[in-house]
Amino acid sequence: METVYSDMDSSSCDYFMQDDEDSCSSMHASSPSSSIGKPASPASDSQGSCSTDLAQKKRRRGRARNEATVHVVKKNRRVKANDRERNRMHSLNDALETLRTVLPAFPDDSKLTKIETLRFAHNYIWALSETIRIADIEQRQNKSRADAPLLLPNLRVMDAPSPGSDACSWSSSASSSSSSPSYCTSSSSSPAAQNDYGCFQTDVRQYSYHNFVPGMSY
DNA sequence: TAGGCCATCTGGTCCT
DNA sequence: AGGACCAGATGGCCTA
Repeated sequence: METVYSDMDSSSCDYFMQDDEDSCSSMHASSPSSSIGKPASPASDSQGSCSTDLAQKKRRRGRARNEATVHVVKKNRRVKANDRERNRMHSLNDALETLRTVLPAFPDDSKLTKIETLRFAHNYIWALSETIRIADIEQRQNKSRADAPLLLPNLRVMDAPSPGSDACSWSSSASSSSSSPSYCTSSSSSPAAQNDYGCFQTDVRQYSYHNFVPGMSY
């Protein structure tokens, strides 16, 4: 990062400026009317060639100055863009941090990584909506009894998956039609993801669906 | 020490 | 034109 900047600095307009200024200073230092300090071609000392030379050098100097200005402008734009990008990523991280605070966490857990947070949140939301959906189903089943208490959903999400089966498949007594979280399958090559972090029953940090359902105890 | 995670820089692309 | 967004590259830090 800083090395990049140092590279940029080394190739910055200073090079052009210095190169240009050297020739300029020599030009300015020497009297316009004399050829002192101009070792080249003492024979061709005519005013015409001298003015052509001057014009060429002025053009070169102007071009170098333009290049230097363009370079400075580009660099300033880059610096500003970097600053914006940094702020953007910071705000993204802030949002991620806010998301972490509303997810179930345990004291002995280290901070969730970004990808873990997203997958966990996805599955958490899915679990909560499943809870609502199943509770609603059960409530309708018991609607004949007006005074029936609201039953907790009869979820059995911690059923051990059979070997070779999808470790993230959920089993529920009433949720056969529901779809499992799409992020359950490990798509990342990271060990954490391969351990199905974010899937409630087999993740490396032992999160379980039970932790999401207050009052549920097994 | 390798691998994972992260912050940052950077150039490209799209949008306003 | 300038900002937002994105993905790739790079280097630092941490952990198994």
